[in-house]
Amino acid sequence: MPYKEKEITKLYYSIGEVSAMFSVNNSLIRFWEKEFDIIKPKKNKKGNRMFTPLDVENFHLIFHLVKERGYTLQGAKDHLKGNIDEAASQHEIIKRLQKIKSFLIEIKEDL
Amino acid sequence: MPYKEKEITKLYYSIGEVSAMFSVNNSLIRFWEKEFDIIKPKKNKKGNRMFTPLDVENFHLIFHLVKERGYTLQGAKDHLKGNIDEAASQHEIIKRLQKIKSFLIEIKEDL
DNA sequence: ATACCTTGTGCCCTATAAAGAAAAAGAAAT
DNA sequence: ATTTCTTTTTCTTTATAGGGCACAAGGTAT
Repeated sequence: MPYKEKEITKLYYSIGEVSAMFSVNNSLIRFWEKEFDIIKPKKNKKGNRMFTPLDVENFHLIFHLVKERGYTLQGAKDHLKGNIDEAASQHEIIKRLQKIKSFLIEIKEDL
Repeated sequence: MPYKEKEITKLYYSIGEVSAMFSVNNSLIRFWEKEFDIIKPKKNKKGNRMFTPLDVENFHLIFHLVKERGYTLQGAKDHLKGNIDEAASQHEIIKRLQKIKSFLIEIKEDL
């Protein structure tokens, strides 16, 4: 599993940088870009793709589904559409953390 | 999708009965039988396949993974082995923990 | 006639890589 | 510094390998 988590500091990545991150061919990235709506890099004047960190993260997600979990591309697409559940549960987590946060603030004020 | 849950009462089903249950071709069943260890029908004296209810259940499981959830055959195999799955879901866990971590950092900065 | 068998072949689509052209970036020499 | 040469990177378009089956041929048993 070639991909190593790296800090994302740059604003934009070239296609070559992204393909190197995941040890895949450039053409795979272009193909997935056509297939998946969530990968939509900007293009500069010349037409070169400029991937934001979010694009990279989204590519990573697809990479995970397809290469590690064994979904077909269609299966991955469906899974991504169905992510309303996950989004919802994330929201739950956020709400709970906000409660924790205000609790901690309360403690702080007591000190 | 085509398969309707039916009561499983018989001891054995012929390949024709099974393929009818799922509205698939006989050849698909024979193919999956070669691919997946968990489908292993007995054969009678003549060589005809005799599917136990368990075989049918297992076929149903594979059918679900491949036709409804969009796994590749290999992906379905891995999923059935179970080991890979846990490793894969680590990815989601890590991501959620990273979110939690950044929230906690946020909280810390507020304090 | 029907339902099944095995073995082999062929096919369609998915998923990816290669090929070819153009531009940019380095490196060397003037 | 600027010209020239070479290598790298990107682009788009085209080709190809393999997955996932279906189907046909030739056969057996009911």
